[in-house]
Amino acid sequence: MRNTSPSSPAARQADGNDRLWSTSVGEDTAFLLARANAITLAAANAAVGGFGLKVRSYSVLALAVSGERPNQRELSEFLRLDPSQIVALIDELEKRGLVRREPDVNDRRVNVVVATDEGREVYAGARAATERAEAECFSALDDDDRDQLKAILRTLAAAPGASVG
Amino acid sequence: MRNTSPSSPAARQADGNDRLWSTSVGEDTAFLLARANAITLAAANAAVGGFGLKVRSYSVLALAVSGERPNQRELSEFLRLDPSQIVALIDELEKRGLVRREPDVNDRRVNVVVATDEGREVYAGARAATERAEAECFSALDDDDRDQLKAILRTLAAAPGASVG
DNA sequence: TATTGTTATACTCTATAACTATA
DNA sequence: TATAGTTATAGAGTATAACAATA
Repeated sequence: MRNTSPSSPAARQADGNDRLWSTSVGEDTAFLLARANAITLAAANAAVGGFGLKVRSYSVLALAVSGERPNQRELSEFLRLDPSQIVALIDELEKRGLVRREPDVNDRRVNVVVATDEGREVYAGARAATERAEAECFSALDDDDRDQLKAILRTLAAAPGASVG
Repeated sequence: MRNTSPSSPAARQADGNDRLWSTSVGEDTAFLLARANAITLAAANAAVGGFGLKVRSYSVLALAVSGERPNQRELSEFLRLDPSQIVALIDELEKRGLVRREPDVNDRRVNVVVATDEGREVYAGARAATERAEAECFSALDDDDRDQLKAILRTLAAAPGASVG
């Protein structure tokens, strides 16, 4: 069934450093999480790079495309990025004509971020690319493991914390 | 038993953005991984910060303490950091007297990194702090889930990829 | 000719505070 | 007085290339 062994051979042979994998660092869940994240992040950045995006700008675009009409404050909280960073990301996307700021009708301080037609097109391509990249990253896992991972991460991700990047 | 539902209520209530959690971004495993990583990384940095360390310098110290006598090239590969960054990390630890560079007897190009007595002491304290922090980060998970997560991450972390940190 | 460690540098990312306009 | 968005800036982190010593 599922691999519950914490030291399956495959897990120690990414590089020639089996010796170091046997240390306390190699047993540390936070270290493994960081490493897995670095790998998937690099793959995702490479995937959306072909569309002139990075993971962060892609995330903003995806939320703009969603139709939920998020404002900048909501984007900041959801992506755990400082409001000033959200400004820069939207500036860039807006300059490329992928999203638009729309003033909120009820509160003139608020900007709602929506996708343009071109933004939707670019997003569709980028989304397909990230899905291919993700499928590759997670190809070592069976469907059951992927569902498990997602469920566990959802629990963890719900905690208060820091930025995504 | 285990929570396999991908949209348990708890997972959507870290902030007030339930609306955005329902989008494709909120369903993306890589996004959840990044978020979980950001949270544990921030907690770990806070934990070792009291010892004048960051996660990266802590990792180098831990490997120096291990007794495996890693050289700089091995540290670079294992931590997936550029050799020049390893230099800076070791410089800092060496200046504080926590580690020592020892020339390899067989190859005079090579430096092996070993911990000093003080390095071992600092490490012991920092390790205890990170373990407390990790326990807190993962407190939402039962033992079974933690083992599962570790096993799955080990499989993922074995893939070729990018940096940690 | 290749490898280890080092230096230098430019670039990106991140964190912070101050400012404006609205409420 | 508080909030949404913006600007500016300094610091940390990252990536790259060139270099000396050694193999």
